Order: sequence, then C-alpha cells, then structure tokens
Amino acid sequence: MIGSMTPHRPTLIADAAIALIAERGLRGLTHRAVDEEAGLPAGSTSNLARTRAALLDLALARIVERETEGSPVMADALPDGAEARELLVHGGADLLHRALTVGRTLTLARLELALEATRRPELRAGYDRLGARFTDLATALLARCGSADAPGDARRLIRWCDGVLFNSTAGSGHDRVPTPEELRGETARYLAALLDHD
Amino acid sequence: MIGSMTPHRPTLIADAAIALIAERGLRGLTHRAVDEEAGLPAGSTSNLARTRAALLDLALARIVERETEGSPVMADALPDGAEARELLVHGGADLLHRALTVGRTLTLARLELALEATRRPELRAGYDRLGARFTDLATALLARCGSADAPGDARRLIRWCDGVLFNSTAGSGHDRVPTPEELRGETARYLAALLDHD
DNA sequence: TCCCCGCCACTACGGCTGTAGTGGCCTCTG
DNA sequence: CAGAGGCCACTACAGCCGTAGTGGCGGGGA
Repeated sequence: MIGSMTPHRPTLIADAAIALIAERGLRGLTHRAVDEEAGLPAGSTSNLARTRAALLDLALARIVERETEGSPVMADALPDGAEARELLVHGGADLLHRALTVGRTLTLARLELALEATRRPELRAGYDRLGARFTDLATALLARCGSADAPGDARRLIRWCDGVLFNSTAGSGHDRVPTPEELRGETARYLAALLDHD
Repeated sequence: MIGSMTPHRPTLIADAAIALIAERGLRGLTHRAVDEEAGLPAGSTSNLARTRAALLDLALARIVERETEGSPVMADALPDGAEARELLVHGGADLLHRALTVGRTLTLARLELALEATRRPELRAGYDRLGARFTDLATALLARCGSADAPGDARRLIRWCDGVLFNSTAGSGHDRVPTPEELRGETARYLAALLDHD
C-alpha cells in the first residue's frame, strides 16, 4: 500500500537530496546529510544509493519526474496558429514563473547538476533527456506558430529561458523575482522577435 | 622581483583554485588540492587563505580581475550611433566567443561561484560587483545606440548572454561551441530585437 | 508451513578536509 | 650589525565522507 500519504522511500530520499543540493550545494550532498534531511535513520541513503554517483542519478531522475509532471503545456494535442502562440506565451511564462517560485528548489538543483554533468558523462545523458523533452515540445509549437526555422528557434527559446532562470536565481543583481506579468511580457516580446522579424 | 615570469603566490594559487573549480567543481576545491594543482608544497594554500571562505573570495577576486582585463569593449571613450552598435555586436560576440573557448575555465568557475553565492552573502557582493561592470557598460552603449530603455535593455542583454554562456557550457545538447560567425549573427539578431522593435 | 529473498538499521574503516600551531629563513629597518 | 616581522614548509588533530559489510525482520512463493 504505497500511496501519496506515505511516499515510498526512494522518492522521499530523492526529494531530500534535491532539497539539500538546492540549499547547500553539491558539496553539502552527503549520504548522512540526506538521511537527516529525510528524517530517516542513518544508513538509509547509503543503502539505497551505494555510491555517490548513484545518489546523483537518483536526484536527477527525480528532478526530471517532478519537472515534467502536471505541466499545462505538456498536455494532449497541440493547437495551431494564434492559439499555439498563445499557449507558448502563457505556458512558457507560467513555467518560468513556477520555476522561480514554488519550483525554485528544483531549479537550483537542476542548475547545480547541469554544471556537474559537465564532468560526468552518465549525468549528461540524463540531463540531455530532460532537455530534449522541452526542446521537442518547443519545436512542435514553434512550427505551428509559423516559425521558418522551428529547431533553431526552439534552441534560441530554450537558451533564452536558461538565461532567465539562471539570471533570476544566481545572476548578479537579482533583487526580486519577476512578476507573472513581467514574465509574460518578456516572453511575448522574445517570441515576437523570433517569429515576426521581417 | 615579482614579474610576469614568476607570478606572485596569491595569483598562482588563485589561478590554480579557478582551474580546480572548473574541472572538479566546488567539491573538488580543497586547500591541499590547490597546493598540488599549483605545484606548491603542501600547506601553501592553507597559509594564504586560512579558511575556506577566504579561498573562495580569493578565487572570485581573481576571476573578476581576469574577466575584465584587456577586453577591447572596455576601452576608452564610447562612440555613438551606428558605431556604438557595431561595437556592441562585435565586442559582445567576441566576449562570448572567448568566454566559451580560451576562457571556458573562467566561465565555468564563474557559474559555479554564482550558484554558491546563492548561499553566501559575502560572495554575492563580489559577484554583483563583477556583474555591475558589464551592466553599466551595456547600459551606456545601449543608450548611445538609441535604446528607449537602456537599463531595461541592458538587463535583457545580460540575461541573454547568461543564457548563451550557461547553455553552451552546461546546457543540454550543447554538442559543439558556436562559431564566431554564429555568435555574431545571434548577437546582432538579438540586439535588433531589442532596438528595432516596432 | 517453511524457506528464501529483499529491505533495512547499524557498524567499521581508511582516507580526506578544514583549521590552527610551530619553528625556520629571509629581508628590510634602524 | 642586530633585531623584528613576515612568509613559508611542515605538522597536528578532530571531524566527516564514501563505501562496504553484517545480521535481523517480514512478506511471498513453493
């Protein structure tokens, strides 16, 4: 009987690891620290993820899971034309806003792991899988908005989003989180630059 | 007799620390590891930077120093009009390209420290000082290009650059470094979006 | 019913880390 | 020339880390 009230151990441990990465960095991610954060007896994390690499994999897999669950833009069939563009602006801005507020922990951990993936090929694979999902979705939507170069524009859009996320969490002079309206405005503006330029 | 052939110890140690951060992450930054990387006897780093926080400060200060030295765009008096725009495109694209090639180590270390600064106010101060330099310069140049909202556009430009840097070093699917021509094209394109919209 | 297998709490250990102390050398000052 | 102060090599130590082993418990299949 594994329900939402008693998340099974791997999930509990992975979430604790993510929280730890966000608040103490990868340096603070320790088998024993995860035990403590999760409120589990010492040794639990070490048992589930014997090596440190396994622990990182666990955390990343859970990030992918949480990051792509229940996103409105991830829904069923994709619309066309102006409706697709509307979805791209609203969905995109909403995704960004959530990543900067309720999902800030997730975002910080993801950035941290992205940097770590620079040095760990196994992580890189998992991280790229996460990225591919967003890239594919963006490509499809952009194509339906009339982009002349959907893959290129998708790459540009993702890059721009990475900039917003990094800059608003770790960049210099980020005194406050942008409001949803600001994000919507900036997103619409950047999309216009991509799609409506002569 | 402290010359360029024998960089004095603090610089040598700081550069070793930067290299270490880039190639092993903050987790790999250790007093003893820096000694080894710098080819100095054990204890040298510990003597210069007694605490770990001091070592991080040292590395960041050196990053600021190296990042802002000898940049063509940092030069003397700023031009106006089309010339300013040309400088912004060429200088910006060149800065990006160098940050992704010869300065990759510096860029990686900077990103890593930016994330760390999330948790360390002292670092945040130093990091913001670095950011302010670029922001101020961008603001001045954008104003001379006819930007109606130079501070806002500068923030957008910096954000976009952060995206390019992060995405091209740690992002998903970054199989290769963009060529200087690509970077110039993208930079010109984004600037056009900022300056020539409607 | 009984046995087997996976899960879990707990322990062990070698190695590394941050930090601080000590004494020697070299240089600069008066 | 004498003294002092700074830099540096080396050492000390307590604590923490990754990893692996062990034994007990409980549930599921034969």
